[in-house]
Amino acid sequence: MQIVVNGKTLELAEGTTCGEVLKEALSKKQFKNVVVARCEQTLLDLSASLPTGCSELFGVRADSEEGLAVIRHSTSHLMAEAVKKLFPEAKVTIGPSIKDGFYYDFDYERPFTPEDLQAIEAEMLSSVGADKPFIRSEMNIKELVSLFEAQGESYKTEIMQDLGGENFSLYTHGEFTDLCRGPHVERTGKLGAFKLLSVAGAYWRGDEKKKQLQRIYGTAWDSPKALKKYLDRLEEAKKRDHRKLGTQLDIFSTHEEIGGGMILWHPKGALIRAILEDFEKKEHLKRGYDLVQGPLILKRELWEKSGHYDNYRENMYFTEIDEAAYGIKPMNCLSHMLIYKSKIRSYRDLPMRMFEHGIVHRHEKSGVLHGLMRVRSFTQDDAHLICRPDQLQAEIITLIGFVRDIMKLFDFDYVLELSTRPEKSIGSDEDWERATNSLRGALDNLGLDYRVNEGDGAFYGPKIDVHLVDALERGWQCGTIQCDFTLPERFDLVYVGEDGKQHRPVMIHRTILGSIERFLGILIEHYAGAFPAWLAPVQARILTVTDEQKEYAEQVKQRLEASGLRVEADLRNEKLGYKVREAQVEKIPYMLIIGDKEKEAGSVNMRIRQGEDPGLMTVEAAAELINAAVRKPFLDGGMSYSFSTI
RNA sequence: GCCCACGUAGCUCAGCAGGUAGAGCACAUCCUUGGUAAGGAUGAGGUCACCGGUUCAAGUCCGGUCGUGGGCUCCA
Repeated sequence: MQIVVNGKTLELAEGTTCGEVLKEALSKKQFKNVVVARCEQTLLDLSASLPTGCSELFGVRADSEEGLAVIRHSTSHLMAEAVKKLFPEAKVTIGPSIKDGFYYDFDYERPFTPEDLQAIEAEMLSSVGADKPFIRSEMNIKELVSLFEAQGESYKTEIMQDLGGENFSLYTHGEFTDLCRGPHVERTGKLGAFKLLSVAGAYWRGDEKKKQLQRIYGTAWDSPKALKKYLDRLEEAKKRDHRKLGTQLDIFSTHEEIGGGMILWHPKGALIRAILEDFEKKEHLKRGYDLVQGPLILKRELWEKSGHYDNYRENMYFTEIDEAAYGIKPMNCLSHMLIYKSKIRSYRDLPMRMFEHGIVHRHEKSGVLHGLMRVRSFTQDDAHLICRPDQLQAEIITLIGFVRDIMKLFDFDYVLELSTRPEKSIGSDEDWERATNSLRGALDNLGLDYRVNEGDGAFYGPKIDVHLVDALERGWQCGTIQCDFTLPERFDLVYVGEDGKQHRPVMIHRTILGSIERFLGILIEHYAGAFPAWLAPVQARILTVTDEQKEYAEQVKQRLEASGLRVEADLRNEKLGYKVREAQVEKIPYMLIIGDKEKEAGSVNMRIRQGEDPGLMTVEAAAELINAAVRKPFLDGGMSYSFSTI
């Protein structure tokens, strides 16, 4: 038989293994880097014989995404072997590869300790040293069930039953055998660049009603160098953790006596928020939105009518006023709908776009709270668009463009996800189809990449979510665009059509930043605390060399402020080096140094937070240079913005 | 909510076989007037998260509560 590898055509005997083929076709160096083979979309063990009908074979490199996944999966087997050896009563369940590593869930009587992890790691390394081969075999379900039951491995039976089918593959290395689809590296000696990271509880099958298992997380790479690089990256990410920088830069704090998930914004943090919110309000006004505002608490009957009382009660806080029950809002839509309903609306009034920085309270479970990223009281940049059905798609296209402009301003990487109808949902097929097509059509129309999450929509309609990535490469949902057929129905929203009859409008819930809290958390990490000039709470600080320049420094400060900048003057009796260091640690974008020289020349000496120092210049030149930096991101994004109110 | 770990001065952290607390930075006062990442001296700061228990004695052991962190489930 013939096969093409790397552009070379080889003539082969039947039963040749993939490894043998690749060894023949590739250079020694190339082959050393190969972990498994690939024929079309199928990954194959190197020890597997070449499948019939395979016309072209590829070697999968250890440092490729697919190769790393194989290494990680094999390392999880290695770990399971070590755990079974050290803790024979532990039952194995599943152990997949994940981003940057792998985990394996065990059913064991007690949690593993850090000392256990060390012992497991040592045992794994000894297995690597023994260089045991991974051997694939197949058995039918009956044999397998009795095999695993004899070992007390009850979870494997459940897995096979869920998967369905008659025959399953197994992988054995040394004493350890696991049900597994594969493929794996050839030998344990190919592994070794790994580290066990943490232990955590995890529910069997991700179901909180089922038993909690002990999960061990680890990371694994193709080389010690790559492992070190990853561990260094984790260190770096810790440095820009928004919780750490938030304290360091005096942006926000939390207090045990206030309660979990509640943020106190300090002067600098509150100023950043104000700048951000001001920008957003103006941007919305420019794009045809109306600003509206509603109260924080609304009567309980309203929440009953909307369905929130039935579907969202566990997440809500309630209170009582004059013996009437009130609910603290977890969402802003109700006020907006009542504004719509406050008078008769014509088709000419649509679309109506209502925007509010709405403060909402949600009773999130205590275990999920996380710095600014997950809190119980937060501000949404929330809008509700009410439009005619025929306007839906155009509105969505404009909306996605809006999202794109804003993300560009912050220079953010983001992922768009389209979520479709879930099993538990309401509304007609026709409504769902029209709305889903509008969302999909808008994405396609703009030529954007997106992922589809089948069945992950809200119960009232499909949605597009925007996910941002933080310093630790965790994804966070921020913006969301959700279609809703329920609320217009429940609240009987109507408009008078051209025909003089009443029609039902369509409603879109949407946010762009999502929550101001979360977005700022992500921004702090994104910029490592060094906010761009337009957002920096202090844009420039004047540093005097001695007391002699105090008066002149005050004059310079006034002139810069007159040009619209946020300026501080550090007139303290401290050495210049000390003042520079402080300003640098606070990540102030521009430092203006003033000594006798500058005072006499009527100039300033500019130092910038990173990069080359512009040096000596007139006060006016400094003001213009900083103002240009403030405007630049907007011009780059094709926007304009005036800071008149800040 | 569940599993595990943690909670000592504003911040970062020491402390121990159970015998009533320590450093650096920050802060205050004084000396110093010094050109681009920390000048010096002195001082003030803690009912060791909170509540209860064991003990002659608890920051140190045990239980509970609150909070924080890593995960699970959920989510902006």
